[in-house]
Amino acid sequence: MQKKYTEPMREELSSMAGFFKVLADETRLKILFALLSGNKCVMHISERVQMSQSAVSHQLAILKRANLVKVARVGKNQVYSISDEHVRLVLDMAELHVNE
Amino acid sequence: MQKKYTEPMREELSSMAGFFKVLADETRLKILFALLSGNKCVMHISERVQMSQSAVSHQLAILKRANLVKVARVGKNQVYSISDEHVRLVLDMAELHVNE
DNA sequence: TGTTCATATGAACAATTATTCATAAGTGAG
DNA sequence: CTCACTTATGAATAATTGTTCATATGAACA
Repeated sequence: MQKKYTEPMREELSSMAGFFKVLADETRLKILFALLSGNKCVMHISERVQMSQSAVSHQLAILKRANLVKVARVGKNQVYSISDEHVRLVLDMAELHVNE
Repeated sequence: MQKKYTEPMREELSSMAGFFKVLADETRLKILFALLSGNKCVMHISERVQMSQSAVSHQLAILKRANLVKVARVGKNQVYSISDEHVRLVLDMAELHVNE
């Protein structure tokens, strides 16, 4: 039972490339892994990944636009979290791949 | 039974980002989908994805370095093919993701 | 060997993008 | 309202990268 591979439409290809682009950055991966071990505010993430608050905020905006993370305000803080289980799957798979 | 998420080492993170970087380009995705429907030589791929021979060759080199495709000479032609089933899985997953 | 076909490669250019710096915006406490 | 704290944002810069053009490499065959 062989799956038939129909070519994705141009727009779908563009979305797929965009999806991978978001994951193709070390800082964003670090942020995602940090969030996999629990929800965190920006400052907390910033310390964890050892990057400036501004850099982290910029990257969080990108992750949010891509629906990989979501955010909720708690008091003064914006608490970020992984948006769904899908993200875990993709990262697991990539981790497997790079370890042969 | 919750999986524990240990943070990947710096080198592993770099590999993961690299892996996603390779997939983060429309031309390379087109090439991969073209190859999913059968092995092809460079010229053939070039027609299929509507890009110059040179551009395709450059991108094939990148895909090969990343072990996403492999190549075998057949007469005058270099015939490229998807290197393993893993690639299909990743593309399937990304396609699912972008279609919500 | 010389010619042709198929592919690879190097340099150059344009476009994209991650980080930094400075500063704005929003919230809660007093 | 004002201050302190947290986060977001815009501009600028540096670095990365995809394509094109020109050319090199390499195989097959007369």
